[in-house]
Amino acid sequence: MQARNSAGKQKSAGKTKPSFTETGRRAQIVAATIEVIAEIGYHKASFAKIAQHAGLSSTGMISYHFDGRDDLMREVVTEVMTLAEGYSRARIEAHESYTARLRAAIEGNFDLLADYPKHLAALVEILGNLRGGDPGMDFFLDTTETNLALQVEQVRKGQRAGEFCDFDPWVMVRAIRAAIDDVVLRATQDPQLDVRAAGRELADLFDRATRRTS
Amino acid sequence: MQARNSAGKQKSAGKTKPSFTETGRRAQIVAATIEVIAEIGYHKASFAKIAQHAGLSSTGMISYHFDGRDDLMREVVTEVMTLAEGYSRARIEAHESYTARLRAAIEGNFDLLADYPKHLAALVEILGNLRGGDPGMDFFLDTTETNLALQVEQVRKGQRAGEFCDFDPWVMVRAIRAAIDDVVLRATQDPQLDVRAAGRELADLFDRATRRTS
Amino acid sequence: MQARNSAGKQKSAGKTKPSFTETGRRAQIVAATIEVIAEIGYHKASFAKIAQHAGLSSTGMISYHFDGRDDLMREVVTEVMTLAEGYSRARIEAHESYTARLRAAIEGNFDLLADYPKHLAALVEILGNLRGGDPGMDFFLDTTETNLALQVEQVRKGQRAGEFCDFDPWVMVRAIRAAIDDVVLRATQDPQLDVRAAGRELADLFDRATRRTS
Amino acid sequence: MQARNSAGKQKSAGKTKPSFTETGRRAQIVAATIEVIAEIGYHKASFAKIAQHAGLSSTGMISYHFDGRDDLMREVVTEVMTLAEGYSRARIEAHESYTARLRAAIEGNFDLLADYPKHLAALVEILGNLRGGDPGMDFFLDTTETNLALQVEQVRKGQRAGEFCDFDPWVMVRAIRAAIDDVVLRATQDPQLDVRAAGRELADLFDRATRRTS
DNA sequence: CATGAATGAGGTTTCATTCAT
DNA sequence: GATGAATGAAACCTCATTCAT
Repeated sequence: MQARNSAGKQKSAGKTKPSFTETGRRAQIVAATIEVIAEIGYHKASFAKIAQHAGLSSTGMISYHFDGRDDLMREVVTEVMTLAEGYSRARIEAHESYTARLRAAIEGNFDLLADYPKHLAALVEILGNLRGGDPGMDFFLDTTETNLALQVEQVRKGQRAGEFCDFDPWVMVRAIRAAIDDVVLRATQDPQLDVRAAGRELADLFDRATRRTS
Repeated sequence: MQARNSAGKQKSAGKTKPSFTETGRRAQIVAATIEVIAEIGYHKASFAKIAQHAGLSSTGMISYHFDGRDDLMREVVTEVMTLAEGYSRARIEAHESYTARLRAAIEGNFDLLADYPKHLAALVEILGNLRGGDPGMDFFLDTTETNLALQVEQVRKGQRAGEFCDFDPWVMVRAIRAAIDDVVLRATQDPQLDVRAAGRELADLFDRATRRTS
Repeated sequence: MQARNSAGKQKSAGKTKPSFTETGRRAQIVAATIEVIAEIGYHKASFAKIAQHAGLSSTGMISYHFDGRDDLMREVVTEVMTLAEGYSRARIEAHESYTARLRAAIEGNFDLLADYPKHLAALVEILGNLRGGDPGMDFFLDTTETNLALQVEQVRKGQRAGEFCDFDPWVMVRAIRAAIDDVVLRATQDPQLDVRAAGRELADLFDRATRRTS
Repeated sequence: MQARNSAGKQKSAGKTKPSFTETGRRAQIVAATIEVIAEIGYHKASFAKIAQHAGLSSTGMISYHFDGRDDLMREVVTEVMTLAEGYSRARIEAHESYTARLRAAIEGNFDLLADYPKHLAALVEILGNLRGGDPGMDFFLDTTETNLALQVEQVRKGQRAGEFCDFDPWVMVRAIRAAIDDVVLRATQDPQLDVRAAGRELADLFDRATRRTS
């Protein structure tokens, strides 16, 4: 009861700095969770399987460090999103044109996928299994929506700048997201898949789909 | 034994024509399953929830009519695929050009989605939660793969015919599938979504992505 | 509710002579029960398995013809005991000396076993799984006890006649019974077992164990 | 995982020494299982009854400590066999002649039966309800067969040494085993039975049946 | 007579969580 | 901090039985 430094509680309490070992345990559990989810899927990733994969002797350890399954998943999502941020931002901002930025955004996902094959898979699994109404997971639906809205905004700018042709930005952004996620999931089940090649293909595909035909 | 006439067994046995009421109960359970899956997802769709939704007094009734969860899901998939077949084939074959056929194929999905909003959602949920290694569900992975292969073949013909530009047909077909499925899942959670409009947008999107630029 | 002609009820009612087809059905079910019990054991012989083995479409048929599981088992026991009676009595009464009668009694079991391999197995399974306290099965415990008592009486006569040496007749009779039953059960699982040879061996064994040493 | 230290797993893992309390609970459950089986038989000994008898609040506790019903039964068999070993070996090796050894072997069973009336009953119930084909229980069939083979070997030596007369050792050993088991089962249902007396009777019986007549 | 759908109890197992040590 | 035993709910499945047709 005492140590329960869930992500949320840390933010609200603020002053109880987590000890080193606790941070280590949390990270260890998060890492194991990512691997288990990537391998057997979100719903079958029980505490028992995660504890086993992490080399923990009991599931109680997980309940001790996380305030329930949702809290653990929140941490996983946060971890992967932070990681993804590092792959996207620099790549995107290195370009001026919106077409180049779109390509960079797409290919950034596949760079991440190549380096951390299981992280994106876990993220896609978790977000893909969300349903509205799970209290405690609403945060993620909002986060996801916000992310998409940012991309929509960029696309709109590209359209106003005359680089992109006329289309519904929401449909386009979601189609891109869905196509990427599909490759992510397939990659975890078929290790031989050439993700970089698939990334280039998708970048080309959506380049043609968005480019203004003079 | 008794009602245990699973789809497979019916085919192999052949002569035991299912009674009207039995067919009725099975259909009723399948219908309830589709609705429950569409509402709360594949993994949370327990026999208890399905029985409740179907107005049955016990989960034993489902076990009585179906040879386990996999058998029930097989029936759902078969039902929806048969339904989908009716929406696709005629629309596609009504056109000559491959570009028109691609558009028809995409929009056929959305016609089906508009008429039976939950059927496609259930299908996508089930197939999206499959993992290789589930014995008894391998059939569906094969079916899905076969379906995609057929579409890949059509795309290849379009390329050879000079209607489509040069791209990896597998990546394209999967991107189309993923984009459609994404709309399907969103539609079940947001009833206000204009699925026909989304369908036209996607058809336009992939038309631009595939069309040969003169 | 109407036809329910269980064995017990027939005796008490008396006047409703069972129709030919009903007798046939009952016999068919009893035969199937014997085979199923011999193959998979008393407790695993569910109505479902019996109905399947009998070619019946539902377990309801069994409940219709028999007043529950106990009633069915009663019929099986009665059937096999009647059959066994025919193998024993004549063989035993063909001899004068008690040593010869004992041998005949033992070998009679193996003649029956050779002719109807599954009947004795079913009997042994049922009786071997009885526990005092099952109401409705007490009859069998009594029957079994009575049978043993009869054999005990014969043995006592043999002792008084000076053919048998001095031993506890109950222990002897039960040991004989147990040894025979053991072969019966083994025979159902090992079809290659030479039951006649085993029978002769047991007859010799208990001949030496009972014979008066001059 | 967690307590799941089944007998087999302990041996293979080796290094995870079970905690005292865990060993205690396992032993407690095994003890309760022995008593329940002795009272109501192998097949009716459900987890619910065992948990109730052990003072546990749920059947989940048993699944927590044992890897399924088979694992629990394995532990019971192992426990009783180990116990039986202690009663047999010393008694047998205290004698030189094979006739004396045979008597000691038989009477050792009844000493054990007198001290632990339910242990042997549970063992006989479990082994007597085995069928070939239960995967996971094959080990016991092998063990049983091996035990019998050892006894057969001793009997053969006695025959070669001229102490025993000529008979099929397998039939003899099985008859002895069956006769003992019969008393064991009867003893659990009739507490007034004088097991030592029955043991002496059986020892005498098989002494006469095996002894060489000068 | 026969059918087979329906029922409700009971079986084992897995799950996330709590708590004493 | 860490452990792992304990808990109770919920999952799927099978059983014997009943009953409308």
